[in-house]
Amino acid sequence: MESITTADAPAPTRGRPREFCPDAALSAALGIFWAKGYDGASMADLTAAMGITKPSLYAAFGNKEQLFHQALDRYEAEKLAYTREALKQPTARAVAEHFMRGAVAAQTSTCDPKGCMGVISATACGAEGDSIKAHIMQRRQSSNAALVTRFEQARQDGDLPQHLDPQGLAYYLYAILQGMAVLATSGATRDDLDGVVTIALSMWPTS
Amino acid sequence: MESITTADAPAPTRGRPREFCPDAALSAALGIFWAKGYDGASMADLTAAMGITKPSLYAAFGNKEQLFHQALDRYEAEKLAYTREALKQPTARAVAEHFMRGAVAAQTSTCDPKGCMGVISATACGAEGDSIKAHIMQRRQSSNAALVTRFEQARQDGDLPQHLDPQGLAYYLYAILQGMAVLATSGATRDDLDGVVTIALSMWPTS
DNA sequence: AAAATAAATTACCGATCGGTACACAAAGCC
DNA sequence: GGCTTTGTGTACCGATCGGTAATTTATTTT
Repeated sequence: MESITTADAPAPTRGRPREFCPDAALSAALGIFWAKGYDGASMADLTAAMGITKPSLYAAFGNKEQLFHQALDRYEAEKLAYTREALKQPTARAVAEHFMRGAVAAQTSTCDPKGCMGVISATACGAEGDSIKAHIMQRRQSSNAALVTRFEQARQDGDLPQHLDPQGLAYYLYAILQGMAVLATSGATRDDLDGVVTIALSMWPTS
Repeated sequence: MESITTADAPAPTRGRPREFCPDAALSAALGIFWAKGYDGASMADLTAAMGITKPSLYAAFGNKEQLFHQALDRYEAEKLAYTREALKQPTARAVAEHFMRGAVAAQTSTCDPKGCMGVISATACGAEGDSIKAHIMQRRQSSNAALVTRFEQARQDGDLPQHLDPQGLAYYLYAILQGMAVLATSGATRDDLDGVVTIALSMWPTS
């Protein structure tokens, strides 16, 4: 089984060289999947945005589903970088604020599709979507686990009330993040979401 | 232009009578759209669940898009009845609690698809989805406006802090509701969402 | 120069999509 | 009994879906 990922290929400079940049093509595919979801993105949409033909796409990325997973990996690596930064913040409140501010910025950026690709893809995948849902749920769970761990530490630090359930708080924060993503997808402005963040922070529990 | 809705037809008892119950068929269609979204629901899925053939469907409901709008109307009338009840609660806190408890019950019911049909449909509609998005956004805005009005009255009642922005609070509550819907769609249990509600209520502002 | 390798292009595959033409069946009106 | 009206079933429409076979083009290796 050949590996197909974009970041291998030591330098097999034999045969005709490809005429497109796989990195740029993958970014273009990410934009389509992000905007339209897995099912909503047709091969015609993808090839048009990537500037390549179908056989080139299949040779470089496997098939539509594998291309999607690679695009999702890139999305998480690039567009969700703020979540890893957020976990390093000194207080639970700062963690939550970094999460929410980062989410608002990512979801309402003027040079990217609105909303969260994970939310769009998890809610909008049909028959073969099991593999995609599994991917997103796994990603969500690992991210959630990290957040729970961070809140548990915060409680030990006296940074959160003892009676507060870290798991519940993590779910609560996640609900706000995903909810803002839904609102962003259906037309909410950046100011609207900033208002949500302000309110949520004003209610954030004090130690 | 003939009206096609299910609730007209005074009694045109001429011609062959139809052999299916439009109400039951519409409920079956609602179940499919709710579970799979607009694009994800194929005509084959719909006719199989409704127990009728395509020509019968087109004669009774117009086309796929019109069928969807009728299903969405029924969804709002039946499954979102708790929202109208919630607005009548005596305090802002009770309003929010009723909203959230009702949403959790509706989104994790064992005899209905998981999640919120509005969220699933708004995030998962492709090309012709503009009409659908418009329908959902309009519904959301009117519902949001009612909630803002209710919170403004609550603030006048001394039921909410004066400094709190009713519009922001409404968006905040909406974000939690839609976020829980996303979580429910991708596997969260009823207990998980109850935890979110508990936390959110524990933070709810006191006058 | 010839062979080998790999990408690009074109044209096509079967399956499924939403939607419909057409013939037939069941009822009321005359 | 027709005749009209309306719903049902079958079989089909063009378009699009994801995916591929076959050929040509470009480059490295011998």
